[in-house]
Amino acid sequence: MSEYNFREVEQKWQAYWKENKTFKTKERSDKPKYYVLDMFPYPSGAGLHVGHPLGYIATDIVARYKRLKGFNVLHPMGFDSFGLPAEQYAIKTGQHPALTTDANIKRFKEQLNVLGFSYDWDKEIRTSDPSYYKWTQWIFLQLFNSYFDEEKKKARPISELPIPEGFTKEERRQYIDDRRLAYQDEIAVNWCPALGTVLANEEVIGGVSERGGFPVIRKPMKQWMMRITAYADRLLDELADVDWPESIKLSQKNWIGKSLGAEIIFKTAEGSGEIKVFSTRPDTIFGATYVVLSPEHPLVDSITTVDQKEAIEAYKEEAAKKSDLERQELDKSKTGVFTGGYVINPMTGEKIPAWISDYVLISYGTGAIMAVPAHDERDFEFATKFGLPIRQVVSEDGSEKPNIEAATPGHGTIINSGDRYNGLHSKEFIKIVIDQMEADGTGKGAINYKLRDWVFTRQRYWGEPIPVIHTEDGEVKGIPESELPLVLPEVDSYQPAEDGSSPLARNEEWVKTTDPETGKPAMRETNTMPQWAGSCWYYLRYLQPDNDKRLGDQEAIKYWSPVDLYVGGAEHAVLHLLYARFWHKVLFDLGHVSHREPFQKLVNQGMIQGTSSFVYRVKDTNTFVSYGLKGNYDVTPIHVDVNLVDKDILDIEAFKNSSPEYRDASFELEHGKYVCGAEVEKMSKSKLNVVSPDHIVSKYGADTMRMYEMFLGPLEQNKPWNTNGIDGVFKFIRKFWRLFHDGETFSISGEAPTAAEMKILHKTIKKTQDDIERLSLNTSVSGFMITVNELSSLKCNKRAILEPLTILVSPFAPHLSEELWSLLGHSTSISEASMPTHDEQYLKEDAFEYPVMINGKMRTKMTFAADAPNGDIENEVLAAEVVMKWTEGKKPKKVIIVPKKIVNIVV
RNA sequence: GCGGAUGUGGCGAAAUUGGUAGACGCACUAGACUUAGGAUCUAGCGCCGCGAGGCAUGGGGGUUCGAGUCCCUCCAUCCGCACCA
Repeated sequence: MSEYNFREVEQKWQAYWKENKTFKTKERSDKPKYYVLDMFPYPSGAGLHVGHPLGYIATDIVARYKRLKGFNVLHPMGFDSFGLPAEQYAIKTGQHPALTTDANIKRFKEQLNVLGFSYDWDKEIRTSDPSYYKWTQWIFLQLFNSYFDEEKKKARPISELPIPEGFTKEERRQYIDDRRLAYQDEIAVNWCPALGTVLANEEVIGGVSERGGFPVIRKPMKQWMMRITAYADRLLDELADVDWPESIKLSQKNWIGKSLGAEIIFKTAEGSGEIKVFSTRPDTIFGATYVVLSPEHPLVDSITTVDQKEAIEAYKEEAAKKSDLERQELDKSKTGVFTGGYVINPMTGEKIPAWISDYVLISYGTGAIMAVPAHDERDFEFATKFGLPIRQVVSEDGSEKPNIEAATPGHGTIINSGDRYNGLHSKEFIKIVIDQMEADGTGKGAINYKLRDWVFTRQRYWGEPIPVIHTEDGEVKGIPESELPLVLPEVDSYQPAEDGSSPLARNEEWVKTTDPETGKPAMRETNTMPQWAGSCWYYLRYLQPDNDKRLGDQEAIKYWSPVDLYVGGAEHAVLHLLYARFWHKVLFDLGHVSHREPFQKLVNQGMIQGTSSFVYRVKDTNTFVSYGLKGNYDVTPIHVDVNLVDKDILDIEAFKNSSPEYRDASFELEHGKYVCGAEVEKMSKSKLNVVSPDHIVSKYGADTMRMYEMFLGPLEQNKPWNTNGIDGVFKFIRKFWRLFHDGETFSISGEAPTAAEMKILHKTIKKTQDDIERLSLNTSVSGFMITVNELSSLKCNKRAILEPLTILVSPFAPHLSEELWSLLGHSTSISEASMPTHDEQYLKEDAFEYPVMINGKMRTKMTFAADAPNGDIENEVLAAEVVMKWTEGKKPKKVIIVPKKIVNIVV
């Protein structure tokens, strides 16, 4: 071949790898292990776009590199195959989600294989496969059958839970159920009517659903919950043990939202009840001039007086109707209603009014606050609006403001807080006031978290059935392990019922069962698990996907854990990555895994954005005007498929044929062409800007695609997709091929390399290794280009240079490298070769330039020969000679080359 | 509002510890070889200037012999979180 034929070569080697199971992971090995993992994809109907492979290419390079470095590498791939889109498609078409999911996976795998990834497909997993979700259900039962030991700070089997004496059977059961890590609770959940399901807090973003952006309302429902709050401290503290991006750690810290403060009791004025509030500033309690309850607070009804009842009821109703989005609108002013009731400030003994307002959230703290308008902006706004008293109790500069115009939340000297406390510093007073309240029984130090327990049920079909039964007398039991997996039943429709019950309830025969312990009739749970369940632990299943006895052997888990490198998107910061850590810690406590954290090093690959193209339709017409002319009309920009656009010029005929709507459209052109507008946006089907890798691969080959995606920029960075530079990478591939060829024939010389050639090689070895180790894969590709340019200009075709170079390039361009490797006369895959090591002696520069200091004063820079002193006082003569010019004939007494490349010469 | 990230030629970007800023690639210009080339090779390519030289890493200031890199401050863009008591 005179030219590199990537089509032929890539097919050949992909077939070879498949046939020989080249990348099969060895279960047992004396080699050190390396576990490199991608966040597995949800197999959507749209197939892969060019953004998907970015992280996959990076991990594949690392996996191939680590193999060459002598590691036993686990590099698996699988599919997060339960999920909403397949179900919504099923609702629309009546087709079973399993069918569409299978078809999508098939397409994904084809697309992945074309890129030449070195996966061990024998370890593939699918979360919707019963042999997989058997163990998801098994983990659920572990959580169900465990409680959190507050003293030991760890999960323990529920059978070891100490139970107080003297309980009735019913009380005893209640006591146990209240402590399970997976438990049921009637709570106000995030209900999304459009999706027909509840959502976890983490799935609600700014009051709308993460998927689809539909409004979410609060609705009380009985739900399965996961007691993730028990692990709040460990999830927070143990972040210190992992090598993760600071931004992700911070997101998790903020989400957990630990704050230190006090819980303070305000007794109602008539003495019948008490309202607990949480405050991070108990030192301002003397400034608490009223309290505010959330409209949903359970004490609202009892504290409300008869004449305020009507107003309170109206406000409560209004609040209940609002969606979270409406409640969170910030620019609106505060609203609220006086309950008519009063409470007693425990420190001042004053009678202060109790209000309700929706700016107090039932879901945070105790659902009630003490308002200190002088030192809290929200309270200040509320107090000003409703004419409530404002009392300054902390002074930052020691003086008291006569007219308070704004809240000052800072620390300073305590004032207006009684003779006993005035003059103290507010920070010091926090401790004192907590001690005082503890002594009085009116409050205590408290820690509060933003983190809520995880709402674990979804009213959906396409998810894991929850393996519990409800008995006739209201008891909830896990099903016996021997009955797992509890297989998802067939149903006549995938539509959730309007009352919020799951589609599983439609199969009444399946729902009816018997309690295996008593033989009495029982009902199955009809809700399913959220999509996160399967992805919470999949990294463990790759170790032994076929093990039907256990989740995985202890030995295998111990050998492979933790995941050494985990690459995926940052969008999972508080979803998958938090849930997975939580489950992992529970499994750790129960002795099923050997490490506290699942993922040692995490890297977030950036998003590859799409460049959307727009056409401009004149309002109420079917006329489209070119980009430069749109200013003259009132136009609506419309997304146009980027595949109909080449360098901003629209293919008008193709556009007309793309939809009947456009068939008769007319166009106003510039210079005979229709110019489209462009904008960088997230790549998505709806924006018509999706570029599939298939097209690139067929034009340039997989190796070029792989290297080009890396060459595009730093892995972590977001970047828009373009193919502007792809020719440069394609040229590299062909140039590299030509180094091995003399015209048509493969031609390699056995001649010994020159020093210059050796230098080029060893520089490349060092650079490649350093770059891959720190995941700077873009500079690594650049390094190869430099090397090939240099060797081309030397016309170097020597085996001693090209053979190690082929190994270096192989993680990036595996197909090309395999072909060259076999042409070089090797009969096994290049992946079984060893990474060459560099030799320092070839890396020395011929000359180097150091700044020179004379008598401690910086003068200039000087060039030294490569063998010039690089340590202490040796080789004075050489350095002295150089220095003579600068010291005007004076002879230097001492030449010192200090670290940091500064030469100091004392004359 | 709070927090984080980023800011370098016409473009994507390098610069690993404070030490020749712009490697490498794209685009562009000129040339060579070609019947031809979307192939290949050679040279040029930050800005100002004929030149010597001067100016340049978002703006301003500082530390240092020396700053893209460290510190302060302002600006812009992107991404999180957002009435969290």
